[in-house]
Amino acid sequence: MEMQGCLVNSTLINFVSDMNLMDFPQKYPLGPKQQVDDTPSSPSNQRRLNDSPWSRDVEDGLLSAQLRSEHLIGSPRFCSRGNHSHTQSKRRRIITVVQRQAANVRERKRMFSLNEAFDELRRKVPTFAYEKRLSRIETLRLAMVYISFMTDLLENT
DNA sequence: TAGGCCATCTGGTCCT
DNA sequence: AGGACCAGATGGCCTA
Repeated sequence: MEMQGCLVNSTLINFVSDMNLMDFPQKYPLGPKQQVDDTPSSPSNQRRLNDSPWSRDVEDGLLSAQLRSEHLIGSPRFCSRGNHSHTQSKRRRIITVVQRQAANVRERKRMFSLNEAFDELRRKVPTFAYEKRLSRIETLRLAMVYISFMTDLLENT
């Protein structure tokens, strides 16, 4: 495992620097390898954490949901997907405001756990020190390339 | 200022 | 029936 670690260390640098994802401006010189800044101090992360449902009063969320629905009901947005007049036979599920709010809370929780998984994946993929943390799509793409790279490495040793 | 990214809301569909 | 999942829409924030 140690030997493999050394091998991985040297090849990882090539791997990471070969990545298209790594075509960042040269204002980020290739210095000591560091993980992407996942600390809450990074601006984007800060915003995310602040906006997360867990740092916000649930009541706030419900209130904003209420406000939004009051404003949005009747907007074209609600017609675009709900335009099923020709398929009226499909029974439509009627939900109460309370049920809708509960569903919103569940959806926020679901998205929160999804983002936790993304954060975990970010910590697993090799990156250099950038000010900018990987986006979700970048994380997925990097992970795919990384897996392919490691697979090749295993097959060729 | 445009474009990228993200959080959130929402309605539809699937599954238990 | 209700929860999970999904995709579309929208608005806010940030960066080049």
